[in-house]
Amino acid sequence: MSIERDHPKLGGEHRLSIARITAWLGRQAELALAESDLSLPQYRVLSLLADGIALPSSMADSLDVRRPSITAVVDGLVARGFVVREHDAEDRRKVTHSITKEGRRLLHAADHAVEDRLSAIAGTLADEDLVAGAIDGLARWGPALVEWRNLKRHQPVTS
Amino acid sequence: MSIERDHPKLGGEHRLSIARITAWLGRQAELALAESDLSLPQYRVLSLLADGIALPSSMADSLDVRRPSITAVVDGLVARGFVVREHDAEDRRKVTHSITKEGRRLLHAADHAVEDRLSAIAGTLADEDLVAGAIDGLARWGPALVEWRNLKRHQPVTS
DNA sequence: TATTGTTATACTCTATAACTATA
DNA sequence: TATAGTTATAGAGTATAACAATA
Repeated sequence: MSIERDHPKLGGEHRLSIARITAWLGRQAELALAESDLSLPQYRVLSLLADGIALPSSMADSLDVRRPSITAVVDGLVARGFVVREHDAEDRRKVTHSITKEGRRLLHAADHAVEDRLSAIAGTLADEDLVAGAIDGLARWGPALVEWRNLKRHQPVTS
Repeated sequence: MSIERDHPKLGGEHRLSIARITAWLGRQAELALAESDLSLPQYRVLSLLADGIALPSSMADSLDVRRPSITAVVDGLVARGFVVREHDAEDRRKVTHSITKEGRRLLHAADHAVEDRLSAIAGTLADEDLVAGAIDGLARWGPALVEWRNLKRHQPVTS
């Protein structure tokens, strides 16, 4: 076959688990985002805001982090002008966030950067069918993500 | 259909990009690892060591981080007895690492924790075919990951 | 001189605990 | 009292720059 003398366990017989694949893909996304000077948590937050999830507590639920983490991440985005933070008129304890035009532009750039890197990675596969299969295979997790969040909504995290 | 009045953009018409799916899955892996008191970077390092990649510079290349990050992560693993750090006898500038029995046990526990959480997430899909398709679809990235690292080996990062 | 790895330093993200403001 | 969010604080991971040891 091809050259595979210098990568003993990774090439060939050894099959990578989806756990390790997931861990590694996460880092690759992080690297792609660095091109936009965006961290993975910041990207996640911008994504939520673009989907209309604007309250700190909802965001914390969706991202599975505690509320102070949301405050910290949003602080950075507000400072850079990508997000606006306002008090809710009805219930002044609540805070709502909006993504600015610049934020939306950055988010789109970030989306593309990540997609491009993932495509480049998948593009190393032998043929087009494998590439398409990988991209599609990952996309299949979308509905599961949505459903998982729905389930969690009925048993939210405390604190 | 089903209830989807309270998740405006996420459910139904809106299709999640693989970029956002990847970002979210990474966080889910991180959460699963927390059960083993392991961070995502620590998990990545232990995985490499189990695959026989033991030099800081090789590890940094494989994980796409700078070398000081490897030092920091390994420090924690050494302190907890999961990794042993030694000087190379041939070239004393080099350092080599070995995963201990406890480290290997922890890694396996971590592997299972992540797999279990991913399976639970995929398990929210409508039928068994969709679940299997998601798991398999993610697994398809394994060979791409291996190939990507091979390519990078010939154009490694500086510093 | 070049290479390997570490140290020093700063920034971000995370969590827990305690706090403020509002209900 | 209870809830929403923030502040305070500490620990981990990351990067860059500077350093030590070895080649």
